[in-house]
Amino acid sequence: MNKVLQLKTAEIEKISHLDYFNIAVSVDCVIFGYDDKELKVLLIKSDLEEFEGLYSLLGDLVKPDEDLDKASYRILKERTGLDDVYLEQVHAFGSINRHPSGRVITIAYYSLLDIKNHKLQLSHNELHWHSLSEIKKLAFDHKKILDTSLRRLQEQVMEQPVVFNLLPEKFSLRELQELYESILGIELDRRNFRKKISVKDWLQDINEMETNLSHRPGKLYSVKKQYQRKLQSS
Amino acid sequence: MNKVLQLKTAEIEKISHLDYFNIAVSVDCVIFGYDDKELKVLLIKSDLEEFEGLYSLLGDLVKPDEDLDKASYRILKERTGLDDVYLEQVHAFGSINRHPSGRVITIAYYSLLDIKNHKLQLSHNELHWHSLSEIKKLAFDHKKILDTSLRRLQEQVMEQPVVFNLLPEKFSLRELQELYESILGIELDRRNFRKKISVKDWLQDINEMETNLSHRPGKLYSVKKQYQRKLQSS
DNA sequence: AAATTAATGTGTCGTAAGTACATATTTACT
DNA sequence: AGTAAATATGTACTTACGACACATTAATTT
Repeated sequence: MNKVLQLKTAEIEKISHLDYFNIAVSVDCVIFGYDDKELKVLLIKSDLEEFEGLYSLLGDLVKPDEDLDKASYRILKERTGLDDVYLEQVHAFGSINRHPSGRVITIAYYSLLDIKNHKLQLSHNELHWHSLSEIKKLAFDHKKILDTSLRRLQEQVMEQPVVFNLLPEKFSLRELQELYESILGIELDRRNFRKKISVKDWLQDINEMETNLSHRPGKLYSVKKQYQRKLQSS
Repeated sequence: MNKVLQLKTAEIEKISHLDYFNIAVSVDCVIFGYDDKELKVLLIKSDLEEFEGLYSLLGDLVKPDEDLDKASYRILKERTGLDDVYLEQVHAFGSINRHPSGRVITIAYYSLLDIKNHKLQLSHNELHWHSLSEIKKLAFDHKKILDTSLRRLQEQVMEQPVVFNLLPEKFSLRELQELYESILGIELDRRNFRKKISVKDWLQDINEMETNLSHRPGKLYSVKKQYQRKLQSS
């Protein structure tokens, strides 16, 4: 049954337009952002008739001469202009009828970025940030992809220093805690949270304070250099 | 950039044999087995010239009308005759040059099965079980796939009741511990291991003892029904 | 039948991590 | 000067983890 895989390039050419190559491969990016104390995701309005009025994740077909991981970076770059962004593969989705126009298998990646910091030109793009809590239905199987990606993010958040990609360079412990709370969907005890973060030793005290607050300002921190922009290995 | 994805079926037909469909999709199964106190993996001799003398994982191209998950079951079925087997998706591998004959993106699954129990007809198939410790090099990027899958298995083993698929229906705690030790590659303390397993509450005491031993026999257990053959959700 | 062999089965103590919880302190604002 | 609203911090309790030793059981040998 491994036959086809074992053909030489010349032979591959002959069959390449037959059955086995009637599958397209796409990459879909679940781009998480954080703003206004809410976790958001970047969506685009679907212009397929089948999904009229629905939003979808940012995706595109993988080009024949393009690594999977490169494809996800390209999509992010094309959509947001950013190329220094955390990206991680989540899962491959390959149900037969997941795409109405034909057989398309998609590899989902998730990505984290600081909405405030990276001012994207979203307006003329039909691209918008949507609060996770408000998303009920998406085009294709994108709701399932989103759910799977969020679950993955939740699993990683206490183990790996990834969430800092969602925050500005300098942040207070309160901001960090609020971020954790919106990702996990639960409230956390302030003292215990600080203890837990402090043993991880991810943060650098930069000797600065919050400003422009109408109450006591907190200290500002940033991630230690070694944990910045941790990209995937794949 | 989403253009192609948004075409209707008729239009897809027109371009389907052009650029975007020159990617094939395969599934590779990392089939773990356990025998003789060693973790093994089922491999087949590669018959590509490029990989002469090397072994590879069991894989095949995904058919256009076949779900990804179904494809992995089919491969397992075709190769081993088994269809009631634990399978879980691990990762998609998609470097440009990972396959010498053309562009093939592969989705890796891992699978667990009890070697002794399922007597496969391996001989006339060029299929063989290989001890993990002896595998240095495999065809394609299959060593990387194997390593990634093993790491995933190691991560899951203490969290999820999966390893029982590697054991016969009835097993002793010693056997279970030896299995954990070969998966994790470390020695475990007997008393602490038993405590840990006992709080998980995965096991059913079946009131039987080991037999045919030249020393004190241990109690036999089996997995509770609710944890048997936990298949993936996708 | 007694002794030997080779394993099973079990509990405690010390340490580390997790959880619940309250008070003094700092800044801006009035 | 007083008030408001947040920050910063420590302790006592409980739960999980790791190291570690001895009595028991069944089969085999003498």
